Amino acid sequence: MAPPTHPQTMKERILETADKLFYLQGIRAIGVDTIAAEVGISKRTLYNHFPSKDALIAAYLERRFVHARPSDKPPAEQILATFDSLERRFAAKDFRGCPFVNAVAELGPADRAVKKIAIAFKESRRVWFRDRLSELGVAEAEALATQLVLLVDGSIAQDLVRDDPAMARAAKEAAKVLLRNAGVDVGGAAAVPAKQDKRPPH
Amino acid sequence: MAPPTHPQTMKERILETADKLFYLQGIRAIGVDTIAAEVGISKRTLYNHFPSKDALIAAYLERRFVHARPSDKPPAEQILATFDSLERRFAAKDFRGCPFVNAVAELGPADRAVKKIAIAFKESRRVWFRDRLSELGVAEAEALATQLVLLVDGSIAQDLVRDDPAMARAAKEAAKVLLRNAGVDVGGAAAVPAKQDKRPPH
DNA sequence: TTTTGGTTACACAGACCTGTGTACTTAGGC
DNA sequence: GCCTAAGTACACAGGTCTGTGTAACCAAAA
Repeated sequence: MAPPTHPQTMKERILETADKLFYLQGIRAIGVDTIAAEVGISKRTLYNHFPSKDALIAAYLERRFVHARPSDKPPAEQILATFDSLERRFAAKDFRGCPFVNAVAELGPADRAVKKIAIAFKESRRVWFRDRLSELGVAEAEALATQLVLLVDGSIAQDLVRDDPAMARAAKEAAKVLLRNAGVDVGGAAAVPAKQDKRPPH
Repeated sequence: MAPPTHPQTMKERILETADKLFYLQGIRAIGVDTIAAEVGISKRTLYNHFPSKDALIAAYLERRFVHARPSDKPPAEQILATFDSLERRFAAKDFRGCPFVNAVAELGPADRAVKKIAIAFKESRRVWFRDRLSELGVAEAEALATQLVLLVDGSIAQDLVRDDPAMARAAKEAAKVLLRNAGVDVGGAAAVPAKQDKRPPH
C-alpha cells in the first residue's frame, strides 16, 4: 500500500496535479478525466479520494491559501518585499493571476463556497498589511492596508492581461509614496515630515 | 421586415442579451441556446447573425469597449470622478468585475483574440489617465498613470470578491495622495510642499 | 492461503454544449 | 398574386462533461 514510487500520499498527488491544471488552464477548462490521466490513475481512484469535482476545487483553493511566514525583518521592509516577490512571480511564465479572483470570475457569483474562501484569503492579506503597519505605529493602519491591497490586486490583474512584470514595480513605487505619506521611512527620499500625521501635542 | 415590436436591429437585441448573460453569469456558463431563448428567437436565427459563439464573444467584448467621452471639467476633477463612478457601479447589484479581466480569466491564455482586446482596453484607460496628467503638467505622467490604473483594477478585483463599494473610496484616497505627491492640487490638505519634489537648486 | 483494501480498465447513463440541416411560415416589395 | 428574405420549429450529429457501476487485479496482512 505504501507507494514506493511516490513518497507523497495519493491525495496530495491528485491535488498537486489539479493545482497545476486548474491554475494554468482554468477550472472550467479542465475535466476530472484530464486530471486523472495526468496523475496516471483511473478516474475511479480520483473519485475515491474526492467525492465530487466541487470538493476537489475547494481543496485546490484551500491548498493555495498559504499563510505568510513570520519574519524578523523590519515591517517596512517586509511590506515592500511583498512587491518584489510579486515581480518575481510575474516574471515566471507560469503565473496566471490570483487563483481566488480567477475562481470567482470563472465560477460566478452563485458559488458561495468559492466566494467564501476567496474573501477569507483577501482579508487575511489585508490583515497582514495592517499588522505590519501597526508595528510601525501608523495611525490609519486599516485604511492604508486596504490601499496597499488594492495595489497588489491591481498589479496582478494588470499582469494577467498584459504579462508585464513592470506592474509590480509600479505598485511598489506607489506603495512607497503612500507609506511615506503616512510617516513611514522607506529609504531613499526623506519621509513626509508629519504636517498632520506625527500630530504635534495639541 | 422592419420589426414593429422592436426598434433595435436583431443583431443589437442579441448582443444586448448576450452582454447581460455573459457578464453576469460568465461566458462559459452561458450557452447559445440560453441566449436565443432569452431573446425569444430560434438558435438558427442567432447563428444567422453570428457565425460562431467565439464571434459573439468577440462582439460582446468590442461592445463593452466604450471610449471615454471628452469632458471640459478640469483634468484633476475628471481623474477623481473616475473613482466616484466606480463606486456607483460597485454599489449596483449587477456589477461583476471587469469583463475583460473576467474573460481572460475564464477563457485562458490560449485565446489570443480575447487577450488582444483586453490589452487594448487596459491600455486605452492608462493612456486616458496619462493624457489628463499631461494636461496638468505632471512630469512623470506615464508612471503615475500606470499607478492610477493599478488602483482602478485593484478596487475592481477587490469588489468582485468582497462586494464592498468602499474599495472605490479607498482607491480614491490613495489616488489623491499620489496626485498630491506629484504636485497636483486635489483640494483638501495642501499639496506636498516640495522637500524633494520641487527640487531645491542643488 | 485466504482475505482485504486500494487500484485499474472500461462501459455507460444523463446532461449539456456547439453547430448544422431541413422543411415550414410569414410579411413586405414588386 | 408571386417572389424573396428573414425567421421558426425541430431534429440531430458529434463532442464533452460529471459521476457511477462492475468485474478483474494485485499486494500486503492475517
